[in-house]
Amino acid sequence: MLDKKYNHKKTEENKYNAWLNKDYFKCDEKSSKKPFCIVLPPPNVTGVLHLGHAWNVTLQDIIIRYKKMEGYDSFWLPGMDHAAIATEAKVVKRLKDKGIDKYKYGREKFLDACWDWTKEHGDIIRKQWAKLGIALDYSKERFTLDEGLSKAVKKVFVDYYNKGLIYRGEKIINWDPAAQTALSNEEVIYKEEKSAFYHLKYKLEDSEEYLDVATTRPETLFGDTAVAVNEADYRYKKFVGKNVILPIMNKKIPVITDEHADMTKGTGCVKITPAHDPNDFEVGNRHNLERIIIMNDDATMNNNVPKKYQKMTREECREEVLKDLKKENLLLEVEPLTHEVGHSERTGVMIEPMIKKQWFVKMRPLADHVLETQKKKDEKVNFVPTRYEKVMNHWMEITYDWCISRQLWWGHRIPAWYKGDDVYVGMEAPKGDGWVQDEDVLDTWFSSALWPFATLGWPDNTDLLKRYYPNNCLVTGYDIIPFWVNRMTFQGEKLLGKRPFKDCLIHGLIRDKQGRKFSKSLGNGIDPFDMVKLYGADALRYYLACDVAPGTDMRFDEDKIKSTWNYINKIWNASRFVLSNIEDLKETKLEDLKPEDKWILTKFEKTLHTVKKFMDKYEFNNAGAAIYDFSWNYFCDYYIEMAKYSIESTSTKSTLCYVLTGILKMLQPFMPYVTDEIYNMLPVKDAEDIMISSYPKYSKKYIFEEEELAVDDSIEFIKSFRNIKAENAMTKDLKVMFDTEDDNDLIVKMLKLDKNVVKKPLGIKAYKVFSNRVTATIFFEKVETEAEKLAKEAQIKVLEVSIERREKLLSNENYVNKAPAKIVEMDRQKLKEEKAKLEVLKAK
RNA sequence: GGAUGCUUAGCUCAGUUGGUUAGAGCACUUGCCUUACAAGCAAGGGGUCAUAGGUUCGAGUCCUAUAGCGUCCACCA
Repeated sequence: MLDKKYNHKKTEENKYNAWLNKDYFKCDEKSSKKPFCIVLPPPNVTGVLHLGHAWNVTLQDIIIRYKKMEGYDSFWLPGMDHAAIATEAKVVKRLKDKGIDKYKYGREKFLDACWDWTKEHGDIIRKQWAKLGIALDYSKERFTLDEGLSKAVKKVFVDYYNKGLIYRGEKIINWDPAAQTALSNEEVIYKEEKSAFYHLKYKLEDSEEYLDVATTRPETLFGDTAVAVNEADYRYKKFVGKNVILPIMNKKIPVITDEHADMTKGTGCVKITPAHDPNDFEVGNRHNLERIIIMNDDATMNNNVPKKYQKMTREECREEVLKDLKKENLLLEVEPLTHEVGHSERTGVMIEPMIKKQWFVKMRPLADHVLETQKKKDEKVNFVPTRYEKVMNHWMEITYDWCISRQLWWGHRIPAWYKGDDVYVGMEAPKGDGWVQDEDVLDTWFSSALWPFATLGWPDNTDLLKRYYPNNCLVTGYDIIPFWVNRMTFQGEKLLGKRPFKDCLIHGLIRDKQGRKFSKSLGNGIDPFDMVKLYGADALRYYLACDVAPGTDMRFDEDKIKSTWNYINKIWNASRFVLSNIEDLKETKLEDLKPEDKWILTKFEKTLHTVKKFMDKYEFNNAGAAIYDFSWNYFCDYYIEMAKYSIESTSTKSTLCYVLTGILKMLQPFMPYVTDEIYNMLPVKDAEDIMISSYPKYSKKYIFEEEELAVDDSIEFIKSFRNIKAENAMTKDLKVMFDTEDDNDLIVKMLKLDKNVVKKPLGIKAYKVFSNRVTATIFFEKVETEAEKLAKEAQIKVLEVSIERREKLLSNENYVNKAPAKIVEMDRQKLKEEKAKLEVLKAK
């Protein structure tokens, strides 16, 4: 006998290992089943899994488990990401806490420390996956820095280099002075900052006149090599071609015209610092201006600035420069300003645009290819919801060359060797002496962009690759579409000629109940594994999968997990009832089924149909709601109650077992633990365990329209009856008279009526109860109160309004002619019913 | 500046191609220890679907405008 109360700890204990031991999660590469493959977005080995991960993997697990039951060879490939910069930052900090400096430690030992870190966190993450019960094929687990991925990365780099799709160039890039590495545009996040527009006085050479140059970064003036105005700007026409004196430096720089200078912005004159501003860099290129780098790699001022400013930080230098300008009366105005300033996604420090020699991927041809493919119905990546397609397309339209080199140690080392001015790019080091390998590694996203195929063996044409590429589905949050989805797409399409995955299911972010992002500083973080402890993985999973529609953000609400636990407890207890009554289950013929059996079977089939439709569209919220509604409101609240009156009947037992099995199977992808537990107690099973059993198949054989209507009607009657009883606070000694020809067994039983006492007793008042098919009169000894009278009048009023509305509608020729016949007929029917009800109400 | 999404019950959210009187969970009210479940059962209350127009026989759903909130991208001397 099952416990009276569901115990998630007991149920979830030991199951995962049992599944693993039975190899349930392994793909079946040799089978004739249709493959269905998902590669897991590899979590960073930087830390532990959070709620967002739990949500992400739950969605995937539901798909994998559903497809497996549907007869597919489900394959879910796990793995982790070395997360170059993020992990390196963690390891640097760990060493620093031990008093060890990365550079003194040396590359080799540092990498060992990174591998130690990876192993540690990898183990934690695997334990967390296990707690969530997800069906990962660990025999195929990969790492973005393993041997196979390294080979793939090198191959791409070498091939692209040879095709001119990868090049090395000196460009202005986003420099992270804390991590001391270059970053891609995607790794820069803009934050609003309170700052000021400083108006500086750039005096004209040999003149009392001056230009008012507005800047937000006065400390970069040491790198100025020109002042630009717009060609059309009449205000400054006379200054063009002349020189101004750069403050503090007392150096002559030219006044030039350039399209970059916007007459409507600031004063219309802009100082040009080619080495420290992306726009100025372009201006510098157009005018052949000198590039003066004024900062060291840690963003302190270097030897190109006057001695007193050297070694100051950018911030200190700004203060000092302003002070000095003020002294010399060169600071005209300080205009407060709030603007967006770029910061490093990882270290949080302000980005310094710097000129550096870096490696780039030439994006235009790759992106154009994707834009072409996205126009083809059978070749495109299908986003769910479809609106996210625009996010990718837009990125493909505007993206520019991807800076892929990082001045880090943890990552794929760039396969380029230098000897003097010679460059060699290849899979292996070149022969001969004197070649030195590039010190840098690649952006972590360079390797993860190859994830959907490199994990399957690419560049080798393996059986695994042939069978599982393109992947069927990818599940990820909208926040990493630019970083990852887009890059997998252009790489997959370029390197393999096919989209990396057919569908791309996008989910949102999880926020706290107030709608704020989870963050350390707010201290509003939720550990998903605390939720697992409290309510079980099944409850957490169902909640995460069913709370919101695809693609939207979720506000975390523990109460909802609690209520999911209640639902599981409900299923548990319903199962308890069923299991304790079906020990002597016998086969039942279709013709032996009672109306209520046919009714619940019909409801079940219709639910199944709906659920499958939603599952196929990845609308788990709708699928979950449909199962919930059916299992609780139809199966538990009505069928089980009805079954109690015929529990010895063979058809009741069979139906109970059949429907419960169906519910468990529909729930299995959401709640693998509890469904497994109950399934294994069933007297009849079609498989050893529920996760390898087959999904119920929709069958018209079990659709009984007439019985469905009849029992629905009886339920309506029962509800009205109970309503009147409750409203009138009626208790026992209630006498009921049916005005109907046929005795309705179900109603008599469910309402616990005495069929034999139908004679009118001493009652003073009579109430009519009705459904469409049954009318009865309740007699009871109680005077109608004023409130009750009003309630009845209100009810009559509602009916009258509705009847009037419908009559008007039906007399509208436009409506009758244009609306579908089915709808019109429904209105006619409804009108008839309402009129009958009104008559009954008025008569009593 | 460009794009995109949201606004539905006290709270968190559903609402398919327009089609019965707009739903769920939680919360609330009333009555129940009915032998699966009191973390439950039964019966209720609660919404002019952000605002203003428009299309239509019919609009939460389609169109236009407005307001508020959010996100992404770009730019920001």
